[in-house]
Amino acid sequence: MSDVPDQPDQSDPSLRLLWRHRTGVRDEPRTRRGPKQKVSVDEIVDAGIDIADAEGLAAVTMRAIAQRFGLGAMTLYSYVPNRDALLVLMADQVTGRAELPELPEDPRKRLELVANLAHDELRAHPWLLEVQDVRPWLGPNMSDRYEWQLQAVDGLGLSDLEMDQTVAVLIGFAGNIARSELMKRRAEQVTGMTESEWWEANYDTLNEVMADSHYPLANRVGTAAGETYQAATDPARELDYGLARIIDGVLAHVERRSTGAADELS
Amino acid sequence: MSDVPDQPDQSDPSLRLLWRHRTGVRDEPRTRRGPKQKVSVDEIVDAGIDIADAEGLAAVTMRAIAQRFGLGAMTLYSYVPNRDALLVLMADQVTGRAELPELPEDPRKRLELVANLAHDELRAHPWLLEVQDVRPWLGPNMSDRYEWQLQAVDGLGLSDLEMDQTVAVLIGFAGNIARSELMKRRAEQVTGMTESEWWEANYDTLNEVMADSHYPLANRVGTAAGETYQAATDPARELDYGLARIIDGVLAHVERRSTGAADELS
DNA sequence: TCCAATTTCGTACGTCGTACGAAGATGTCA
DNA sequence: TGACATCTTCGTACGACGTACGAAATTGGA
Repeated sequence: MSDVPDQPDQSDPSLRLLWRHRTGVRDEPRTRRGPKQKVSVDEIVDAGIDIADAEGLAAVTMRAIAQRFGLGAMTLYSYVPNRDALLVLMADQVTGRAELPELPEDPRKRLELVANLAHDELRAHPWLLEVQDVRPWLGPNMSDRYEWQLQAVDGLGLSDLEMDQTVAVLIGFAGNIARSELMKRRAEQVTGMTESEWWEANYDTLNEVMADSHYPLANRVGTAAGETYQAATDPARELDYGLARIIDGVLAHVERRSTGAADELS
Repeated sequence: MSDVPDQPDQSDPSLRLLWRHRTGVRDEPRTRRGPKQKVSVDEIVDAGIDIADAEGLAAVTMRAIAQRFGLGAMTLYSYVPNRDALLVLMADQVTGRAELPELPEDPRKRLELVANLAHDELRAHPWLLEVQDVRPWLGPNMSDRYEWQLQAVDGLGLSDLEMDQTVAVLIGFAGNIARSELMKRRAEQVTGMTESEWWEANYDTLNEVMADSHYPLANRVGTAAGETYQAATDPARELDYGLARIIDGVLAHVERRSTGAADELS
């Protein structure tokens, strides 16, 4: 056969789907022959987002979405190559819903804004945490977001690489907080009790079971947590504390470099 | 009947299973009547860990584990209440395999050790990232781990709550790095190409599709990343950078509080 | 010896993503 | 206008999965 007549197109087919709204995507020849499509990709993606918001990502099944439009399940496959691609479309589409506010002057406020925006979004759409993606950043809305995030860390005195890594730390941290909130909510749903109710219900068992293990620090910390808020953890406070420390560290880093004479580059 | 006639035992049944090896769990009456069990809970859990390490968490099915012992799938349910409980047992068991080294004197080294241990573990057993759990910390080995982590942040001048939150930030960050490494590996497996091969294969498509979108910062940063290492991201460097900033922030916080006169408490 | 307690496990149900191919709808061209 | 190529729709089916159910087999204690 022929070695390489021309490349068999290794390119990812869902890229064009992601960018379908941006001009610059060459208009495909308008010769759609068969029946007109009854819905649009956007409607399908929005329906998926609706379901995910309301019932979680596991409820986003091809059958459930199709049913919303009175379609057969297999019909969706003429809009979207498969479920995973649909989830990526959902992630990018929901990312496009948040408007990206003007960035404040104060560096600390800029970084806080980046983290808080991500956190609020993940609180509103926790299923985003479960959409693990091959190349997550490559949709149009995610690209816009990333550019905006870079703007927030631009001009602080970070190197290009450090800018990216700083954004990653902030977003990752916001995601972790959102994840712990999600798990807490899910635990209450599954067990049918609040966190403190669960501790009460399992108090005796825990004591018995841990009888000859000793956790002095964990006990002290757990007691302090239980007294301060009514639960083992309080994600809202974790957000404030951790975010403050991370930003402290970043700002100290750039300041040290600017004042200090000849520091090594990382 | 039961000693306490009232309460229908709200306590979590898998707690006893988790702590089955610690004495203090009252030995159940040794009157096992039926046929002797052919394997042990530990063997089952270890088999699950083996499979998860080798083929990922999705490959840990009841049928697959049972097959390893020549058992029927349903047999496992006399050892373990359900799959989710098994995953928690796996997580705790694998956590017990790592020995917890002596903590160094230097505060920075202590915090680095905590994060690096978590990171190494998650690299070795990436499926731990997917075991999302109701009450994750309550197994014996996870409790030991948590106590050890608290020791690492004890005596730095943090409040009890801050100790817990600091550990959470460190562990969460290590998890995020491990997650990005995992996604990178998976992407290469799924697409069958390395990251740079993927960029090359999609270069034209990306250019076309992004034709009228402008990402000056993302382009600059992406170029810098591509030149420095051969990929869009380098998790190992992210670990060093982010960890340094977080620790900077934490140490600055305690130092500021000790030197500064009357600061407010968070 | 016989019964109660346990383990084993075959079968089956309802779920999922999706492969396959038929049937129908539509546009293009002779 | 008729014929055909192309596209959408979707019913059916396959092979996974977790696990409910209940029968069969095995053991120890009375």
